[in-house]
Formats: sequence, structure tokens, C-alpha cells
Amino acid sequence: MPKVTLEHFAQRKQQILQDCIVCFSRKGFHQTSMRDLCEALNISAGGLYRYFGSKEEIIHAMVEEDHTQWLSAFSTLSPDLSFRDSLVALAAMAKKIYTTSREINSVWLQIHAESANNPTVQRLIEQQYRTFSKMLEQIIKRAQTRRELTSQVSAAVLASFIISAFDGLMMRMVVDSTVNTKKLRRDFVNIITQLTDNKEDAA
Amino acid sequence: MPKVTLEHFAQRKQQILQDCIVCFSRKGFHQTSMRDLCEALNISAGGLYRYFGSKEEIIHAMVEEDHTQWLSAFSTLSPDLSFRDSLVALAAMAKKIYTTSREINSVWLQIHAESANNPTVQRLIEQQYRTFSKMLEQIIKRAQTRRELTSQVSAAVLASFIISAFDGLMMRMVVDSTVNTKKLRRDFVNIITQLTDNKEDAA
DNA sequence: TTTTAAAAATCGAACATTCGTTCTTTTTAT
DNA sequence: ATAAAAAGAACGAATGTTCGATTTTTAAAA
Repeated sequence: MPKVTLEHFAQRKQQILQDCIVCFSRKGFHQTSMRDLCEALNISAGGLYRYFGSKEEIIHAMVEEDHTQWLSAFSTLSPDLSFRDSLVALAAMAKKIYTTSREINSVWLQIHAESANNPTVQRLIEQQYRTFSKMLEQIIKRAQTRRELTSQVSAAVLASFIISAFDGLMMRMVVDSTVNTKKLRRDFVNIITQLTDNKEDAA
Repeated sequence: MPKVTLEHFAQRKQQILQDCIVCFSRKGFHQTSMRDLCEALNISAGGLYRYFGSKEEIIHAMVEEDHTQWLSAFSTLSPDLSFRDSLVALAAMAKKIYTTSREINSVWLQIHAESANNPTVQRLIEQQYRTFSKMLEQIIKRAQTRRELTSQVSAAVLASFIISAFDGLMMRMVVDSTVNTKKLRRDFVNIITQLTDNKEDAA
């Protein structure tokens, strides 16, 4: 009776998931068949199905993976950081999470598009957004009480606005191959800090 | 020999395109089969293929349709408008173009996701973005020379930033069913004008 | 006005593939 | 010896597209 190496199983599953992400980023969910995956991962159909019960399940796992990564990223964010440094840190995390750049970004975008026709995915993304949004709102509020950031705008709206801008940037990175990703990310951080800087009472 | 009613053909084609958009918005490109389309449009396979030579061609037509609509929208924009009024006008256009709200927005998002794995779509979208971006940059530059808008930020970057924010907002509208679309659109216009308002030398 | 024949429009069965998934068999490792 | 892991042939259903048959429309001929 061989030992049940549960950890090994999870590890293998994670590796398979990563490989699937690469495949999906190249051809898209619905254009990538299970056969394609098996071929690319050097695994048989039966083998793959032992780890994921369906194609859907792989998609869900990808969404959850993204969620998990962002949660842990946020948890490392110190409340003492200035608003600007928080943004810089978050940008660095985005860079780390979507490390293979266009590759993973493409899956991210696909997931969002998928959510319109997939209630389960939609629920996951909504939840993720709400968490994310609340956290950023807290950061903004703290910066506002510190008078480091203008109080003219609502923290909630500003949070939505910033998230939207970076979501849009992510999309742009996928869609436009000529865009200078690094520069634009820096530009965005700069423009946000510049525009939201508290110009009044420099106490 | 019957008369070639070219106009009638184009009209029918346009109608079919619109119906396809509705279908795609409900189930997604790749989940909607040609059979599904035929059934929904009350047309036969052969009939549909007379108007569009392939499924791909329908997708391309949708992208071009969007492009055309935005071009004509921009062309109606007077250069004399204030920056804020320009934004308001553009927001109104977005509302008009994506009139059926989530329905069409979903297709818009799908097209963007599709572009990562579809060179033709990618080229079309890149081009669209460049046009759009240049136009907004012009509007910003005019507002800056009028000293109506802060000159601290580069017009090009600000244009990218604003477009990204609204792209992200569009995405949010598709992804999050609980979001208050109208309110958020207004909030975004407000926050942009507020943040970019020229606070110095109120000459 | 009616007839007619050709062209255009539409139809829908049929095609070869490909799809996601299952299941029995074989291999591997304890 | 035993059970987990991997293999891969096989399944029915569904895919995008084609193509000959049928219907509708049109303009000239009777």
C-alpha cells in the first residue's frame, strides 16, 4: 500500500495549472482543446482528468489562483506606507503576479470576458473586486486623514477609479502589442499621486 | 434578370449583424454555434453564409462596427467645448453606442479578449485605440493652452489614463452585476475634472 | 395582364472534424 | 501484492461549413 502523498498531488496539480495557463494564454480557453492541453503538458487525457474534473474546473482554479495571489499580496502591505509607496508596491505586485506579462494578462482578460456568460466565474470575480476595492479604499482614507491626499474626492469613488484605470491598463497591455508596459505603469502611478496630492494647507 | 438591390442587401446584413451581437452577448462567441445563430435569427445556414463567409467575418464586422460608431461620435464633437463638457459628451456617446448596456458591453469585452489570440482583431483594435487616443490628447492640449486644465501632467499620459479608466469601467459594468453604471460614469467624469482642474493662476 | 424564364435568395440535409469526457488497460512505486 | 498514477483508444454529441435542391423575386415576352 503506497503512501498517500497528498502534498505531492497538490504540487503536481499546481504545476499542471500553471502549464494550462500558458496554453490558454496562447490560444484562448475555447480554442484550446483538452487534447491540446494533454499534448502540451505531456500527459494523457485520463491523467489530466485526475487532477481537474472538467475544463470548467480548470477555469475556476485559475480565477481562484489569481484571487489567492492578490490576497496574499495585499496582506504584506504595511499600513504605514505613504499613499504613493502603497501604489508603487501594488504595481510591483501586479508585475510579479502577471510576471510573464502578456501571457498571463491575456488569461486574466479572458476570465473577465468569460464572467459575462458564466455565473460561477462572475461570482468569484465580483467577490474579488469587492475585497480589493475595500482594501484600497482603506489605504486612501488613511492617506486622507494624514492630509497627504486631497479630501475633495470620495475615497470609495477614487478607489473605483484607480482600480478601473489599472484594469484598463492591463487590458491595453493585452490588446496593444506596441505599448510600453513598464513606462505606462510608472506614468499611471505618477499621474495618480500628482493629481491626488493635497495642494491645500501644506501643514 | 432581377435588379441587384445592393442597398437592401447591406441593410439586411446590418440587421443580421445586430442580431448576432445580441446572441454573442448572451452566450459568448465560442459558445454560440452557427446553428444557435441560425435558430435565433430565423435563418438557415446557407442564408447566413451568404451575408458572412465565416464566423470570423462576423467578429470582424462587429469590431469595425464599433470603430465606425466611435469615429462618427468623435466627429460631432465641437473643439469649442470645455474639457468637462467634452468628457460629458463622450460619456453620453458611450451610453448611446452601448445602449443595451451589459449586452453589448459583454461583446465589447469579448472582442478585446479575443484580440490576444486573433491578429486581425488585434490590428483593428490597436488602430482604433490610436485614433481615439490622439483625439482625446488634442482635446486635453487645447484645454491646457486655455489654462483650463493643469499643465503638470503630460497630455498623452493623461489621455491614456482617462481611456484606461473608462475601459476599466466598461469592464466593471460587464463583470459586476451590482454596479451602478450611471452613477459610476458620472462619478468618473466628476473626479477627472476635479483632479485635473487648474488650481494655479486662476487668471 | 398574364406568362415565363432566369437570377437571386433561402433552405436544410450532409460532410468531415473535432470536441469534452469516459473507461478499461497498463505501468509505476511501495 | 496492492493501490495509486498514467495511458490512450473509444464514445456520442456538436462543430463550422458546403452544396444541391427549392422557393421567391424580377423584368422582359406574350
